[in-house]
Amino acid sequence: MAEITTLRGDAQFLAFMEPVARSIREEFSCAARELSTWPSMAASETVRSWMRSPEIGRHRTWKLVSAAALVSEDSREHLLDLAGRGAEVRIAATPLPQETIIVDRRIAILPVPDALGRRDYTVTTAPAVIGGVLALFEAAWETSAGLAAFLRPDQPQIDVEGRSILRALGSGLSDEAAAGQLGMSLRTYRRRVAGLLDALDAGSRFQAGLRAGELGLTR
Amino acid sequence: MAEITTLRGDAQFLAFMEPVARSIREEFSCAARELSTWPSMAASETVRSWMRSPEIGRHRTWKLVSAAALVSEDSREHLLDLAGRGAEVRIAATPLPQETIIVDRRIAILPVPDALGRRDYTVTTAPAVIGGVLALFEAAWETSAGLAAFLRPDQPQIDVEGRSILRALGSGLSDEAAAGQLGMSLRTYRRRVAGLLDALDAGSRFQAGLRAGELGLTR
DNA sequence: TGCCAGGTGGCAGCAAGCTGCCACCGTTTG
DNA sequence: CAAACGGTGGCAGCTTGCTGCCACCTGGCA
Repeated sequence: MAEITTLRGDAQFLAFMEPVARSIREEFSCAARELSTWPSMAASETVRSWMRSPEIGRHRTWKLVSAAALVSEDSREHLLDLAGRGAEVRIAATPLPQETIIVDRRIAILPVPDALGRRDYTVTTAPAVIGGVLALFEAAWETSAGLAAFLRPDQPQIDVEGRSILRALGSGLSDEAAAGQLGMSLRTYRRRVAGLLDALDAGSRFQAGLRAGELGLTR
Repeated sequence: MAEITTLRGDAQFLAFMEPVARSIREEFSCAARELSTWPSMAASETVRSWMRSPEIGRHRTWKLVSAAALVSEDSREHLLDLAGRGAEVRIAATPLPQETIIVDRRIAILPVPDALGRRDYTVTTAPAVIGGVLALFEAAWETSAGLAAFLRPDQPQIDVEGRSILRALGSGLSDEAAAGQLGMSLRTYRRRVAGLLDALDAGSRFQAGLRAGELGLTR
């Protein structure tokens, strides 16, 4: 195979990927914004079925997704299912605008950002590209939180609004200024803060700041 | 240019890079284990001279290096020099085994991992590859610390007593309880806290908690 | 001895944060 | 339709935190 080729549309991708998915020997690394950005449900189902195959246990699977992927119940279940069957799942602190798939440190598959309507995929086997992508993948991986830390029931469940409030707190604004900036009343803002302190099991705002920082909730 | 090409050895790389370095318009992103892993001093000097050129101010420069790069005095100076002239420098938490250079989101240059003795370079302009590498670069970037946080000499301005106060704050005690426990009056305790907020450049106790956590001052 | 500098603690007044109470509003439920 | 419910915002009263002011103590110095 040439060092770099382009697959046009999902059909070609699925046709290409099918034997590749079955030939994974060592490791499968995947970074994605959400779990399924597949345009068609059929493609989505096909990919998920590979993921569900028992063979997944034979190799190591590294799945790095943005926190956005945890919003949908469906996605959470799928991730937990993957994790339950041995895959390593971590949640990146940043949005990860583009997907990245690396198989056995041999093949990298990268969807072309948009193309609006149909998606193309760039496939490369150039060792330098694989190495560079992997180095950055690992750097992002190392600084990401485990799935468990996000979903453990005794772990603070903090939604998007909670995070924006934590960010407001972290910016050093007064309550009044923060409430105004977030478009809510002072009373509601403080209700939220009280709820967050409670969720973080913090007895003071200082302690809450400490905890929030540890949990990476202010980014 | 083809979407992917390989440059053999440093000479080819330098010849290729020279016009590219001068044509940077918007942004120059670079991830590296150390500052100069150039095999020859000559190559190292050439690259540094580009970096030193006044033109660097015309575009944004993002430099992400491992902590290992801070070991040598020489490297520290070079990084500080870069930062002083407008480049953004951050320190990654992980080793970043392979270098990555991206110019204007158009061209990615990736050294081939080893080849022992002479280095080859893979150059690609495939948008998907650039996008994927950039997405991961940005994820690693966002979770990395600024150069200042690593090198600022005025950081350990906080003495042993300051730390014990930060620990008291972090334990969630009220001011009154903390002051009692530390054997000082409420007034003095609050004076100390105010001083710490000032030293941490924090506008609120929450923000101070965040900062103190980042700097590991509460352990 | 007197003076000064620097740190401490009390006090007071103000600002900021916390929370119970209640009224209001849109949605859901019977 | 009415009742119940959950979320919001205003208000009030309280607690906590913040800081200027001043008195006090200690150590250094002339």
